[in-house]
Order: sequence, then structure tokens, then C-alpha cells
Amino acid sequence: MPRPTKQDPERGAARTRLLEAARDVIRRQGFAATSVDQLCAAAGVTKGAFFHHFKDKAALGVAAADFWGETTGAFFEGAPYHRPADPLERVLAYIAFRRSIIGDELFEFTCLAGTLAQETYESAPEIGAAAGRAIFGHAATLEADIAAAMAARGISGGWTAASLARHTQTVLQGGFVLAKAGQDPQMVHESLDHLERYIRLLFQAA
Amino acid sequence: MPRPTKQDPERGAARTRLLEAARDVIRRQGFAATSVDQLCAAAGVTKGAFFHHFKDKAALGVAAADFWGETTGAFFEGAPYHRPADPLERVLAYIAFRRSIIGDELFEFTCLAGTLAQETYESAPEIGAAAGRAIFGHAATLEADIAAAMAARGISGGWTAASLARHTQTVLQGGFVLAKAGQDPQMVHESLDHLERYIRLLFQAA
DNA sequence: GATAATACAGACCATCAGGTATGTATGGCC
DNA sequence: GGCCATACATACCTGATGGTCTGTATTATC
Repeated sequence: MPRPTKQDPERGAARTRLLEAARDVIRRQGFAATSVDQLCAAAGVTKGAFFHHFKDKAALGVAAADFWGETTGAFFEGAPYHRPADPLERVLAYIAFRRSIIGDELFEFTCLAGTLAQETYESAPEIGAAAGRAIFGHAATLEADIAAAMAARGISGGWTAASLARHTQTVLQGGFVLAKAGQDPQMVHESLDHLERYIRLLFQAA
Repeated sequence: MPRPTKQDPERGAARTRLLEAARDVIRRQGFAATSVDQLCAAAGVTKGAFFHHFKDKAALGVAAADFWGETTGAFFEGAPYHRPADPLERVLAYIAFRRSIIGDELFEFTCLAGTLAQETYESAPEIGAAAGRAIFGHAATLEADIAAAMAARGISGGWTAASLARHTQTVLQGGFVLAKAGQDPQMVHESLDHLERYIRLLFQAA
């Protein structure tokens, strides 16, 4: 799809640049508060490019959520937390990894999909649905390790691997909300500590 | 401040009606996506009334967050979960109560403060701060019971009553996000189940 | 090498948004 | 009973916003 030029080797990259700009700007300001012009300025492209690639602003929202799902998917797939041989250790390593990627700037580590879902779940269901796919898709990548850990230790206590996988995302999303409310990334660390403690207790691996 | 009239006994109620409308409409659509005109229409008042009571839209946001903190504060204060004599039972009753007030309509039981914080933490810090006061203020009301439960059972394990109190709000806020992302209130129930299980494990009260 | 499709650029437009300015009815107060 | 503050109502203004339209450079294709 990209078709670079001799004069302008960046040609063909407008769509990607818009998606990257959306990722950054929307995480700061939210979807509704972000204008198309602002997105174009941040991406360094014109309005013509925007509406060439996206039917309307909502389509950009859907594409941004999908883009988020794809890029974070690749990012987590290549992350080192898959290395431990023991599945429970992999789950705990996931939490440690999530902790490690939290920095000082809220907009850099919070979740675009969560932000989009919160804002558009009713007014723009297509965007909300795309955000949902990103969140639940990521949660699903944890399921196998959790299930393996349960099997390895013979755990079964009224909860499922899928539900615990989703709960990890609940804690993360909630941590982001509290972090924003308190202007303090530490909130996420705190709740991840509780999550880790919970999982260790569940698996009796003190 | 209200000054009712013979002709119009509703006179004086415009501010409250606007805050109630804000509570409902913003939980559906978000803050930025909600226009002043829409708020006025929902409240059944005119724009003149709006800008008489609020300096600008941001001031309405702050007032709505404060209003949320006050009304929910009174609501939870009068709730029956304070009745058990044992402090741990009160904490567990709080979770059960939160579960019980979840209905079918997302906008009816989700948290205005969480929505506002997510959207305005950077673009309108005054609103974000007000939302933060509501959230952390509510969390603080749980602290005493948690601390009492810890003392009663001699618990001390690298975490504080304040941090566990905040964690309950993390799980709720995250549950709301997942519920919106999945268009399914059940997500909140699921995570509250995990939260309850965690607290029982912490206090060894299976 | 003509054709067609892609990937933009940039001017333009209608609407709507937040906000203001002004007018008016009511009731407290002296 | 005159004055003033409060609590609105209504008309209006201005800039921003989403979206369109037309033009143009580039490249694949035949």
C-alpha cells in the first residue's frame, strides 16, 4: 500500500503516522477531545490525507484500536516473560513485566483501548467493539499459561483461567484510572502488587 | 440559594437539575462528547441558566465531580453494609453491596468520577483533581474497617489498609472499563468475585 | 507510452460548539 | 414601596470542527 517517492520517501506512510499520532494524542486527551486537525498536525500530514485513508473520524478510531491491538500484541509476544519453564512463573513474570514498563508519563504506558472503550462504548459502538477486541484478545494470550499452572498444581476453586486472565486486565485498567485520578503512576504498581499477591495465594506459592 | 416561585415552583432547581443531567449524560457519552446544549436540554433549562450557575463547561465538570462525591458519599454512608459487628464482615459486605447495585444498564452503575478522570486528567486537571477527590475520598471510607480487621486478626504482610482500600476501587474501576469494552456488566461481577476471594485469602477466612 | 489507480495537498463549506450580552421576573430588605 | 441581588430566558456572535471537492504527482499495468 505504501508507495514511496524519490522526492518524498515518507510518501505512503501517512496512514501509519496518523495511527501513531492517534495513539499518543488520544491517550492524552481522549477521543472526543481530539480534533482531526490536531491529529493531522501531530502526524505531519494534511486533512486530505486523513480523509483519503479514513472514511470519517470514527473509522480512525476503529483503525487506531485495531492498530493498538496489533502493535501491543507483537510487543508482548516478543517480551521476555514467556521464558520461564514453569507456567505460573510465566504468569508472575507477565505481571513483573507490566510493572517494568510503567514510567513517569501516564500517556506513555496507559491503554488506548481502555480509554477508547470508556468513551465510546455507547456513542460509537464500532470503536468500543474494536477496543474490546484489543483488550480481550490480549487477556486471552494469558489464558494458556494460567490454565497450565492450574493443571500443574491441581487447582480448581470456582474460577476459570479465562476469568483470572480478564481480572489481570481489570486490575491494570483500574490501575490506570486511579493513576490518572491521583496523577501518580505508583497507583498501578500498588495494585499490581495486590494482584501478584492474589495469584501467589491462589496457587499457594508463597 | 433556591428561590421558588408561585408560577414556577421548580425555580431554583436549575443547578441541581444540570448536575443530575451531567451525571447521567456524561456517564453515557463522556465529558468532551457532551455539549452544553445537550446538558441544558436534558435538564430542561436554558443556556442562560447554565452559564449563570457555572463559569464555563469545565466548572460544570468540577461541580459534577463534587456532586458525585457528595451524593455517593451519602448513599454509601446510609447503606446497610456497615451493620456487621466484625470489621472484616463489613468489608466483605461492602463488596457484596457493590455487587448488588450493578444492574443491566452500564451508564446507571458505572462511576462518573472514573470517567471524568480518564478523560480530563491532562487536558482539564481541575476536573481530574475533583474526580480524584471523589474516588480517593470514597476509598478512604473503607480504610478504618480494613485496619480494624487487620488488627483483630494480627495481619501485617507488606501491605497497608489504605492500599487495599484503593485496590478495591482499582478493581471496580477496571471492572467498569472491561464491562464497557465487552458490553457486559457481568465483567464487574467477575472481578468482584476475585477481589472477594483475595480478601478472604488475605485474612485466611475461607 | 497512454491509462488508471493511489496517495496525497489544500482550499472551501456548513454546522455546531462554547460563550456573551441583554432583558425580565421574583423575592428579600430597608 | 423603591432598590437590589438572584435566577433565570433568549438572541446573538465567533471560532472551531468534521467533512467535501478539486487538483496533482507518482507509480503500477498493459
